[in-house]
Amino acid sequence: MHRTHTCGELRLDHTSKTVTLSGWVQRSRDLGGMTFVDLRDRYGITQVVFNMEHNADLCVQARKLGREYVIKVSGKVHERSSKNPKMPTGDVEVMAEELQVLNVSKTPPFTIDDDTDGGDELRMQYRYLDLRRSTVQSKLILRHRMAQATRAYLDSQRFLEIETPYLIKSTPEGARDFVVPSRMNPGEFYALPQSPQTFKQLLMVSGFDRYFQIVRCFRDEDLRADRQPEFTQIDCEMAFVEQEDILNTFEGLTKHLFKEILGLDLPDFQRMDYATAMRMYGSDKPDLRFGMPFNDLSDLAKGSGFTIFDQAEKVLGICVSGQAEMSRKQIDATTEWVKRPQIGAKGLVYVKYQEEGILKSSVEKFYSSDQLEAWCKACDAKPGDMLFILSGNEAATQKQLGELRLQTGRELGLRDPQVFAPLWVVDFPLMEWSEDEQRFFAMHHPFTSPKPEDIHLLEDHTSKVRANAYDLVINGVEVGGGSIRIHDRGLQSKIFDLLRFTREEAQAQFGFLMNAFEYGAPPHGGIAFGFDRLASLFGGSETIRDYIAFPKNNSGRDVMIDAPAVIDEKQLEELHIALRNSSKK
RNA sequence: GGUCCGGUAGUUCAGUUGGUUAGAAUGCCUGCCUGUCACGCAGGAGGUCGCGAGUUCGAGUCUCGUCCGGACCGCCA
Repeated sequence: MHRTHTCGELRLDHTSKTVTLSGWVQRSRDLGGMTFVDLRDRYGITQVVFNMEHNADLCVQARKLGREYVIKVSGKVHERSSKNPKMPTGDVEVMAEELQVLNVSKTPPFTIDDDTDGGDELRMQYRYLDLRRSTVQSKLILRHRMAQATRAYLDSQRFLEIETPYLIKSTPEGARDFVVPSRMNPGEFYALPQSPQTFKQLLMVSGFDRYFQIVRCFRDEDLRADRQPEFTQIDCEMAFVEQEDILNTFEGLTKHLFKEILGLDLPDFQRMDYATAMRMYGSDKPDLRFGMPFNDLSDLAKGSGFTIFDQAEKVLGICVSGQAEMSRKQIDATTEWVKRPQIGAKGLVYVKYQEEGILKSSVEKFYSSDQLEAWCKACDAKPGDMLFILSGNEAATQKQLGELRLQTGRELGLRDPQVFAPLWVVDFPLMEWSEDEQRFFAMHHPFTSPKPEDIHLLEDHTSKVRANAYDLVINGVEVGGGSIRIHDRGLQSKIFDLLRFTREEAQAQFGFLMNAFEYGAPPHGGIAFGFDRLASLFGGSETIRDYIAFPKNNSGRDVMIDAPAVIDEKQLEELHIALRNSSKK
């Protein structure tokens, strides 16, 4: 008989039915006269009973079952005499009448359980066993549901899912490319796409009007907990739209996902321009689950003889609510934290606004009580609050204080993964100056449209030009970003000029796109969501690895299949490739 | 390219100031046990302390190098 039920579905209603279950032996408990086997499949766990009185041969067989054996059991569903309220199937059990061992198993190197005893390294090496755990399975199931909900929503909005090629051409802008040698074209290489950017724009030129794709992208850059060399985007593009249309459409998608997957009705998303985000939170992806905005104390703090502040470009403070009683030890620890090389602050100034209105500060030698009180007022501090103040170069201070704000928020439990604070960050700068290369770089990509009202600034105030570019930020995580594209060839040429692309370089790299734009390109724009990040955000995790079935480790390796690996001489020869001396073997 | 943390039994970890035969829990094996569900009880096996050098009478412990894993900065949307 084939499997009739899953291990997650039997209830009291099934009592006295004869059923067949298949699955893995989670655990067995041999009590001598009887043996209990917990049988597991992806749907749950059901207890199977073998009894010496009932069927001695079968019970003897059952005693030999090891963990992770694959078995098929038939028998009648019984109400349990002692129920287990901790499991969904805990009211019933299957009294075994037939047992078939479909496969044996070695003892696994770690316990297949919600709270496994395996470390990350071992789990990744035996990922197929790790993926048997329901906690990991549920993350991939969440991802599946999100993908289905995304397709359903975008289809309902007339978007078409169209595939674009993976073997494309390398471009020097942006991230490093993974490259693939071409056997048939000696000395030439494909590149794997960092995103289908140019192809989706060409689809707009072709008139598809609304495109999407849940698509793998590749970037040969160092990894993080939330960054993998291959990752998945929900990639979208629309024609005949302006920024407002895109924000509304994809705010709609995001709300739909929250509703469908988490059952949450989110209010309309906040919007904030890039300059405000940087000024108030020191980040282009502020976590708005909590406040603690920056306050500019430069004018109040400078000119009183405290050299560090006097010489600083900016003096910025945050008010930490109710933390005036922080101990010396805690303040010292916080100071050490901001002085770590990763943060890079030189020191930390604090002001305690104590309950009685008394002000205590690490710089009280230099400032009067009235001055310190003025700082508190500027920071909107109440008695019982604590000010943390950093100073120095504006950009560096913003970054450092931004990190301190996040860390403080984390320590105070203000970053609850069940709370969601979505935010559109808009009006990004079009270009950034690179000191190293002494030229401008596109902040988003070179096809991003400047804001029409800023176009007159392009020549002389290039860094002041704002772009029609936007990011969707949720809880300090950049989950998506996009822009309105340039569809005018003249403007595109001008941008390439500013990016120091020669006409020849532009033609060689993006000629196909430039040419296409000469045949009636509609106005268009789009967005791409980091699907792995979105899934991990929904799952309440800061790492995306468990939302990917087979992720790479910190060094970009797949430790299970041991990739990347050397290839043999014959393959190299076929590919017309000679290795340099420095490489392995 | 850089900073920090970790590597001891199959696994998760402890291991004091450098000092006798490196421990615990769990898993595994054997036996007993008829209502367990983290079953219980009794017994047993299981170690190149990541690797290499150095300091020392003596190194799991200290130093240097190296490999592996993780977090982060740079890098990257």
